[in-house]
Amino acid sequence: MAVTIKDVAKRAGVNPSTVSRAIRNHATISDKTKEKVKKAMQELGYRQNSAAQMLASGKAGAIGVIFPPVENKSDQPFFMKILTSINEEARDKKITVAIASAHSNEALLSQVQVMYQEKRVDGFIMLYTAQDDAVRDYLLSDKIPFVVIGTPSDRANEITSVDNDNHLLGAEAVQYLVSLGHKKLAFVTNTELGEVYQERYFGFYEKARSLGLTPSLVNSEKKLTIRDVTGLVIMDDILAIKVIQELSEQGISVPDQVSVISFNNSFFASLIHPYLTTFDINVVQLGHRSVQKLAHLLDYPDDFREKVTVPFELKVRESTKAV
Amino acid sequence: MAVTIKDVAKRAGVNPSTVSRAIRNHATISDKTKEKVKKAMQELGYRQNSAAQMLASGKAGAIGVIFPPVENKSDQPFFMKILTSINEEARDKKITVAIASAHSNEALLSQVQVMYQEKRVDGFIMLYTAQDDAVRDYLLSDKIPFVVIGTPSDRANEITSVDNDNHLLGAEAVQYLVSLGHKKLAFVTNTELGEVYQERYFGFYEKARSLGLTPSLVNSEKKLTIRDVTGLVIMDDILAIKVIQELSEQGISVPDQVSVISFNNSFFASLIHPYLTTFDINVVQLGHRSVQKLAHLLDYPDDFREKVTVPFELKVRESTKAV
DNA sequence: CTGAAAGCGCTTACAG
DNA sequence: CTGAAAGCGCTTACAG
Repeated sequence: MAVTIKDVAKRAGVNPSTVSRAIRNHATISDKTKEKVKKAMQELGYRQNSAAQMLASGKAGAIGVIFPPVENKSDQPFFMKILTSINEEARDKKITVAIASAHSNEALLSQVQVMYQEKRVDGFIMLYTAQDDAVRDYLLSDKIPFVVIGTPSDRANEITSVDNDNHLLGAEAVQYLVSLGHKKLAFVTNTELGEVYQERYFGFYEKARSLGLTPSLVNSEKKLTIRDVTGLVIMDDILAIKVIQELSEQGISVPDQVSVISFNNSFFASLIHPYLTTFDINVVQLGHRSVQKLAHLLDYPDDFREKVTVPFELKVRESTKAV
Repeated sequence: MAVTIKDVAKRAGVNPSTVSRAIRNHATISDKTKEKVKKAMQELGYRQNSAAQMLASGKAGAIGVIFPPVENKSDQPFFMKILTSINEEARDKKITVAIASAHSNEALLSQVQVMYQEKRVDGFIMLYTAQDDAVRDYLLSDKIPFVVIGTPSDRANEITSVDNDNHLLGAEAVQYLVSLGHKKLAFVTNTELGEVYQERYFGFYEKARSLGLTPSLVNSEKKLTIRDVTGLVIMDDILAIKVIQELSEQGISVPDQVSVISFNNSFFASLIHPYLTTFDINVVQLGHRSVQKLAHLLDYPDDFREKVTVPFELKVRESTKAV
C-alpha cells in the first residue's frame, strides 16, 4: 500500500486536513506545523494520489495539447519542439501534458471532447489555427479554457493566443536585405492561405513599398522565374531549401547571385549548404508562454482574452550576401 | 453539475453498481439491463469521471511516453510520427497518452517517477535505448510495466521491445545493391555506438561477405573518401542527404556514379533530388504494436517479456541505379 | 491556526 | 442477475 495523507498525519501528529493544507501551502497553517508535516512526508516518502486529488478538487492538474488534424505533422520540427517546451514549463508548474491528435477533424473533436468531459484535462493548447475550426468552436461554445499558438483567423477577440509578430517579421526581412544593398525583392510562398502567410507577406510588402521598392510575389507551385530579383524572402526553411535547389538547377547560385532569407530557423536551416539566413521564431518561448497563459486562465476563467507576442531573432548564415 | 452514475441509475431504474457493471460490460449483467442502462446514458449524455474511476479502480487508464533526454528530438521526424501512432492506437483502446520529456537524465527520471507515483499513468513506452539508463533501471527495479521501441542493449530478456529487424535491414540493403550489379560496397555512419548501428552494420557486413564481397566501413565524421566504391549503405536519410551533397562537391554524382541506399524513409527522403531509395521502417506499426504490448502487460504483469519484430519495406526512388 | 466530518463519483467484494 | 454498503485518498466548508 502506498503511503497516504493519513499516514503522514499520524506521523506528524496532526489531522489529515492539516496535512492537506500544509501541502497546498495554505496561509492559515503555521510554519511550525508545515515543517512537521514536510518532515513526516519526507520520512515516509509520501506522494499525492492524483486521482483522489482530482476527484476531491474537481481539477485534473493536466492540460491537453491539440495537434492539427493532418497527416504530416512529423515533417515540421516545430511540433516536436513546441511539445517539448510546453512539457518543460508544465512540469515546472506540476501540470501533466496529454496529447490530442487525429487525422480527421471529427476524430480530433471527439478526442478533445472525451478528454474534457471525462475530466482528464482542465484546458487545452491548440497548435494550429483554421477558419471555422470545429474544435475551436467547441472549446469556445463550452467555455473551456484554451490558448492557441498562432494567430486566430477569426473570433480573435474571444481567444488568448501566443505568436510572433509575423507582420514585423516580414518587414524585418525586407529591412535586412535592403541593408545588404538589395533593391529587387520577391516574396516566395507555396500557399496563399492562412494568417502566417498574410501577415508575413503584408509586412514584407508594406515595408518594401515604404522604402520606394516594387516588390513581387512568387508562388512556388508554378514554375519559378525570378528575372532580375536579387533578394528572396521565403515562407519557411523547407521551401527555401527547395527553391535554392531549383535555382541551382537553373544555374543561379545562392548567395552569389541571389540572397535568400527565410523563417523558423528549423533543423533544415543548417542541413545543407548554403546554410540559411533565417528568423528564429523562439519556439521555446512560444511554448512556455502558452502554458503560463493557460495556467492563468485556469485560475481566472473570466479574465480578458489577450494576444501575447514573442520576440524573434535573425540568424545570419550563408544564404545572404551584400551586393 | 455533470451527470453521474447515480443519475443514470435512477433513470434506468437500477442500482448504481449495476450501471457501473453495465458500462464495463460485465458478463453477469443481463442484456436487457445493459440496454436500459445504455439508453439512459445516452439520454442524459453521461460521461465517466476519470478521476473517480481511477481512484476506485486503482488504474489510471493512461500511459506515459518517454522521450530521450536529448536536445534535438525535433530534428528526427521519427519522434512525432511514433507519438502520433501511439496516440492513435491508445485512443482506440480508450487510453490517454501523457508525455515525459526532459533535457537531462535526472530530470527525466524524476518526471517519470512522479508520473508513476502519483498514479497518473499505469505504464510507459520508452522511445530510446541506452546502456545503463537510469530511467530503464528504475522501471525495471520497481517492476513498472513498460515496453521499449528499439532493441535494448542489455537486460533484453527482462524487457518487452518492439523494433525492426535491423540485422536483416542491413542485409537487404546489400541484396538490393548487388541485384543492381554493384560489387564494391561501403557502409557509411556517423556513429559507431548503439544497437541500431551494430545490427545494421553487421547485417550489411555478413551479407556482403557471404556473397564474396569485401565491404568497407566509412565514418562520415572524417573526410569522406570512397575510392572505387559504387554502392553506399547509409545509416539514415539525413546523413544520406549530407553525404550526397559532399560527394557532389567532390564532383561525384548520385546515382550516376554512386548508388545510395538509406534507412527510415523519413520526410528527408523526398525533400531534394535525388530522392532517396530507403527502407520504410513502418513507424505506424511500431507505435501500434507497442501500445498493444503495453496494454497486454498491464493486464498480465507476469507474462514473459518478448521482442516484437515489425516488417519493413524498400522504397525505391532516385538515389540508386543499375551499373 | 487546526480538527472532525462530509463528500467527490466511481468500483467491488459480499449477500442474496 | 442485481442491490446495498464500504472504501479509494484526497479537499473543503464548517466550527471552534
